[in-house]
Amino acid sequence: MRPGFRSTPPNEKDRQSYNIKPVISKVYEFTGQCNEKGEECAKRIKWALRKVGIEARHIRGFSRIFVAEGEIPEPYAAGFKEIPSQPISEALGFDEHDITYLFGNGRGITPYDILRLEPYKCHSNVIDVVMYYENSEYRKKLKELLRPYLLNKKQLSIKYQKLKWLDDLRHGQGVKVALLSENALNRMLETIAKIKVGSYKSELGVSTLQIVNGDKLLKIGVDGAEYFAANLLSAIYFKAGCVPFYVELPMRLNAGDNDALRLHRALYIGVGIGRSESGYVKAAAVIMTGHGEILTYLHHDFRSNGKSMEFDENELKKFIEIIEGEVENFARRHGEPALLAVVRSRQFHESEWRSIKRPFSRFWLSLKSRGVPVLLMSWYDTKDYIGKGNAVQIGPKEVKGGIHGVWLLQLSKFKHAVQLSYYSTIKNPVLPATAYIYLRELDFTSLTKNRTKPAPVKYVHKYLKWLIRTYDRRNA
DNA sequence: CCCGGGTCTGGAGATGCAAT
DNA sequence: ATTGCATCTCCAGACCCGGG
Repeated sequence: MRPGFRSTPPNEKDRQSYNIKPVISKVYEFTGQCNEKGEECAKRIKWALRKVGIEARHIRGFSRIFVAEGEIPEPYAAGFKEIPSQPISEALGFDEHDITYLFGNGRGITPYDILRLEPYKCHSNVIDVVMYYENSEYRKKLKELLRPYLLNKKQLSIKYQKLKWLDDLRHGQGVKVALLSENALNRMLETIAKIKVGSYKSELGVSTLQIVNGDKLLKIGVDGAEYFAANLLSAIYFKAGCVPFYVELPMRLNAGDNDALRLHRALYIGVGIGRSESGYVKAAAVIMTGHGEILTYLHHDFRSNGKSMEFDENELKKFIEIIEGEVENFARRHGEPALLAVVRSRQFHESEWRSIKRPFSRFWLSLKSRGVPVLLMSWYDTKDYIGKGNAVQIGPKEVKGGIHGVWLLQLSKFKHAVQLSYYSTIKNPVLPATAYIYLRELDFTSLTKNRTKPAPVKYVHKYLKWLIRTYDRRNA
């Protein structure tokens, strides 16, 4: 079977060239009897379905819920009840297109409006940017690309400087942009990575170094110029400590005692882990405010015992204590956050999931006693097509201290649905899905609409990648 | 019951293209 | 490393199943 697909014809490519509609995946609840329980039951049903030619997967934690490719035909349908998909606007009470972006001098309908508007908020009036170029071709091209958009960017003070030594990138104030050749990036990646990681140590909580692949830059055509410029400008503002734009949820969510109001005043912790050749496992976390400002990056080494990713309980406890300390610190200075959301990707494997969940749960409990609501959320890119702009809600079910549920969510630009799994002490199942949509928007380094990674996790993954590259060339 | 081969799965890396 | 995703290839493990 071709990788990436659960069934053969028509595959995605054929569908596109012949304009065939993709098979709609549907969600079903098994209503019949099952002798086994939990996962075992799910496995058995999946098997039975496969025997009659129906490919289905079950939702972890909900062993009676199945996502089938296409419809379950009679007579098998009798044992199942369909969980219908609905338009996101109905399921969540707002539409993704109703989100607007506040800039310093006006409101935009897309983050790309950073090209014509000023950033929402900056710490200083002048933003010093030095563009270090390895060869003058890069300088010429970059100037050409940015020229049309710099006229109204009064805060930006841009200087160009020939890069003599890599060490030039270690010093100085403001944001540094390094235009480097593919060759230099390959040959000196370890050194560059060390400089890059060092640049994270500023009080701003972000890297102040933006690396640009000069050879790729030269290949950008007229069509790509705008996109490149917008992404780069937004990243430069972000790295200068600005908030490029304020993500505004639709009015009706921002009114009254709607839980969505909490999203702007929440504290977000993105967690991720990275592996290296030398046997280390690094866990990292980034703490982000509800406006998208980064407070801290932190990381911790774990020893892994060979193949498996089992964590040492004590090490893990220490890591979580560090995070806890940072949250306390924030609370002392700014008051308790309106919500604490821990977001992770599915990079975690089953065993990690189990060992990480336990210590974290102690952390949640302590927050609970202080009255800070907690949301734990992970997402996962599926291959299910439930229709663009649609959502399916699975659960939630009551668990100790809150609710646990799953969403399948396919935003208008997504090729496939994303699966959100959450635990929340706020018993409002709409909040996690809203939080996910909100967190996607807070990524100031990627303005494209089809991204699925929420901001804090994206930052963590990039940080980890650089960190690992500082001592492990082979992970380049 | 164990063992081996076939099959499936997921991850990583390379490449190409499209993005409001 | 502007980004991200789709696609493809390769590869290592996991899983399945039948034969001894």
